[in-house]
Amino acid sequence: MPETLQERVARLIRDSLGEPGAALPSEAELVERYGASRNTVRAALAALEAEGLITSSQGRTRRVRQISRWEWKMAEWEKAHNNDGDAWANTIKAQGGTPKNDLQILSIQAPADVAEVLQIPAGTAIQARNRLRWVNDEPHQLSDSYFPPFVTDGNDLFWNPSDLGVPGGLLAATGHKQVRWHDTLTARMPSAEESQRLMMAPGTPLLVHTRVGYDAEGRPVRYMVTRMAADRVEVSYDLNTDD
Amino acid sequence: MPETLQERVARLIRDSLGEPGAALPSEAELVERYGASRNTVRAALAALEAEGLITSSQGRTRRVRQISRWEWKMAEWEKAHNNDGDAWANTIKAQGGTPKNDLQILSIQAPADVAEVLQIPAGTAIQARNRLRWVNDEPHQLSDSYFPPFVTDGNDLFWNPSDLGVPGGLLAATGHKQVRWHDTLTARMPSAEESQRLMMAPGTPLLVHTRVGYDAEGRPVRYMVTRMAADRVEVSYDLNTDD
DNA sequence: CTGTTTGGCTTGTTGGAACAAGTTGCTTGA
DNA sequence: TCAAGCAACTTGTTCCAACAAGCCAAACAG
Repeated sequence: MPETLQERVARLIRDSLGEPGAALPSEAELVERYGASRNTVRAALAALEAEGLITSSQGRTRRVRQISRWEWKMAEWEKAHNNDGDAWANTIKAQGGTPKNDLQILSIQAPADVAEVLQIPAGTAIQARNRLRWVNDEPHQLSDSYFPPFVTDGNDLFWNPSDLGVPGGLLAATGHKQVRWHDTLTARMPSAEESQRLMMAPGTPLLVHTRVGYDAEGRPVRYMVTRMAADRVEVSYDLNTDD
Repeated sequence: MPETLQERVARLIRDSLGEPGAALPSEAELVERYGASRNTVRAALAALEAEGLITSSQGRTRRVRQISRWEWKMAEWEKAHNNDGDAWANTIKAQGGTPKNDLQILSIQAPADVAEVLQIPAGTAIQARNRLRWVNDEPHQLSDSYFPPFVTDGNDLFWNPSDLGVPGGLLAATGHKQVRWHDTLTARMPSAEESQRLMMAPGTPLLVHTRVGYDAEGRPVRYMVTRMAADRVEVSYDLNTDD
């Protein structure tokens, strides 16, 4: 299985990449240097872009991509409910960033996957809290929370659009304190819509975090799905044998 | 900012995708259907492949991609050291899979990133245990562990290539029991080498998990880096307020 | 009936050409 | 001096053409 020309060119360019931020030679120069057609050179460059190694945009020379991530501490996140506001915002501030928050409260019919997690019939009217979080005016993550009816019914607090921080605080305040969580983490490529909403560069995967919170009776009281641009965030957990 | 032809074709094809496993029309048919050139149609199909939505290989018709993931329970993983063997293998078996394990024990000079985590000078001779894990004869993850010298020196157990399960058991057996862990999770696109070793389909990100284990004195005793094909695995954590 | 061959399908690779459109810096005119 | 505008660069889009190579099933030979 011999190496194709575009693979060869991609490998040679990859090995010649400089420091993050450095400019690449122009397509014309690469065509001359490697004796391949522009199509072939562009296929090689597209491969490097899909690997997340370089950036490109019309009219500007390609550059070696630079990434730096913000840490999101997942184990601690909801442990302290009653302190000031949003623990995520505090984490970002502690790292020197400027957090921002867009919150939208909706009433929706539960989709099949949400209904299954919350153990309710599909189509039940539930509350969704859709959050878009920013860091330094850069969109960072889409975080959607869903609550079963028995939690939100008759609780005006839940329909108050004022930002009370993470849902954990809300749940504790309304008598449905979470005592157990189940988190999952996966990654996939973003859809066109996700890519646009999060202003993601090509070759950037989406890191998907889900959290199901349970109350003392073992009932699911919240389902949260968070989609993040993987080049801008690092999720972390601190574990102990005896905590 | 008008939609380009290849974006339009990509959108139309995306919206017409059927069930997972279903065949797509051939390139020639798409050329005729959308009135675009073969290059344009191929650009649209390449975009869908990069999104992880379809599969393709030479000579075979393209199909809607199908994915199913194995769960990896991270919080429980090392809690029970002294039971039978590898907790990862047990997790996979419990889900109906057939696990397999390739272990390679090396002595290496600590790279800068590893040295920093283990709090030793870069270049120090340390032990690396490189593991390749399989599920149903499909490569699943590359898991590399690094140990500082004070843990491995004079412990023949560590140089015995017999598979003693997760390193947690080894550490406990040699008097360096871990009591605290710090985990991080990120995602990125795989390098060509990683893509080949894990036999990853195009458009599949890499899920990268790191774990640093600390002993009772607070010293790092292990650094583990695990790279997984994100379409074949889901990492999970179970958390409690009072455990 | 069985095993091989082959032809026609599929996608993959590489070349070429022309024009569109964004960026940048230099030149020129007010 | 300063701003507008132009020229020369960059990458983006779209076509066409030819051949390579993998896959599969039907036809064929033994």
